Amino acid sequence: MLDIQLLRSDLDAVARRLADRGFEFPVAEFQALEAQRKVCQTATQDLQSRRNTLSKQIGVMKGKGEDTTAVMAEVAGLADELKRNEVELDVLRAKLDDLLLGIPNVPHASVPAGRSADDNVAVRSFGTPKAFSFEVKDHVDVGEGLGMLDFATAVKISGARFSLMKGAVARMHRAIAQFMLDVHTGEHGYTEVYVPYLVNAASMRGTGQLPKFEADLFGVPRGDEGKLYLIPTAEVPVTNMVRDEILAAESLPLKFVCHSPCFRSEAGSYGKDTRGMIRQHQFDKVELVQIVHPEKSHESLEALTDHAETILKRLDLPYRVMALCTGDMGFSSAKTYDLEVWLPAQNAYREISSCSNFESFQARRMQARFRGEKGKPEIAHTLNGSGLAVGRTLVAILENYQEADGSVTIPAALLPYMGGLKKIEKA
RNA sequence: GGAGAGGUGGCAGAGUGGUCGAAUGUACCUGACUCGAAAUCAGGCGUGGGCGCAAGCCCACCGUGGGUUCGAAUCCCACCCUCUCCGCCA
Repeated sequence: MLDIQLLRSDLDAVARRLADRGFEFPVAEFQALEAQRKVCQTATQDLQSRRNTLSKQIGVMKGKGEDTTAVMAEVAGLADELKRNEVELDVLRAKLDDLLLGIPNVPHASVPAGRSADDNVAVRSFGTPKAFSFEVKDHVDVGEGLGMLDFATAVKISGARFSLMKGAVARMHRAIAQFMLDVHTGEHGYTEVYVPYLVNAASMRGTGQLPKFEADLFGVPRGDEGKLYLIPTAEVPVTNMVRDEILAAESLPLKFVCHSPCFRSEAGSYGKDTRGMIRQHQFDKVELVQIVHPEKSHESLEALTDHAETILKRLDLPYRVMALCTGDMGFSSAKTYDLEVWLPAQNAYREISSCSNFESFQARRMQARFRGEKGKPEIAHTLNGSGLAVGRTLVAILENYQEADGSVTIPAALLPYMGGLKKIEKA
């Protein structure tokens, strides 16, 4: 959510910057609502003030045993108008709120302008795609060839967009997550957290999934109230840890790492990546989350991105870093780097991590604050990034480490987690 | 799932219809005393919002949402949450 003070004082500039990301700010609608709100709120508060004064007066008079019928009649005369104003104000506030919650974040000045993914800018890259002396198979053929990836059975159990792993591949999937957690907790200073996978609507609103993207979520009904949602990323529960909190300035930055499954309903709707485990309704991810002082958030984004990159480097997987352009960034983000890993079977780089600085956008929605130098609560900044998507990391390893005989060499960094196994071969 | 108790400021804890946004204690901040500290004394100390150049004035908030009333922390209804006991369960 944007700062409404900023919208009041500098609407044109905000609208211009949002236009860069392809969002048309409903300027006239906002100004009309805001003008009505101002009149209505002032009138309502005046009436409330008058009622309060008279009611207090009644109390005092009754204490003295005086006759209060005249004053009571006067205040009773306010009731209708007051009620009407209060109702109208509620309606106006709800409309303004809806409008505000639907407005995306303003891109940071350093974000390249552009309309689509084609305009994203490659910032740097690591490693060079390996030359294979045989025809490379994609991860589906590799995994099924080993007898350790079984999509047919997953379809039987659940449907499309789910996967089933067995044996050494399932173990490597677990090893990948363990490895990532160990690096981030041991070397990058993150605190490991375990969180609920079902969250309430307030949490989804806090990080920006609701109200606009309900269709992308799996909802779990629970009687008439309190519907819960399966998390689409650990970002939601982890960031919401600080919702409605006022943190001590000294406690910042907070750095959390969380391994969790992620559930996305949108993943089935595109008709692309229908093969394999690139795009699934359920996948595992190790997520990095930081809550930081506003002045530090952009340097924190660089650090967080580097933390995610470290994993790819250790696994010796070629990748590149893309600065997303204004038109390709997510709703809540002020600046995003995507990490793209090399997939030889696709002969392309594919997203494996997305690292974003949300600045105050999420924190304002969820009232995540810290007590600043002046002693007043200030809105914190939030960031997160995949460090990394576990399923896609597995895909990248199966493809990049495949051998001519159909086996897969285990990356050196994962060997301590594989119980002595050095190579995955058909059972 | 059943029975009972309870949700008030950072914490503890009063308040059961009227100058209550809330006593008191404690923690914290400032000042005085002190060589310094402790103790003591004085003052300050919630959050969100509106109007205003400002000083400041005003509104809302006592788990959440409704209701009764001129007036609600206080009365009524629903819900949520916490604790204790029983059952069940990993």
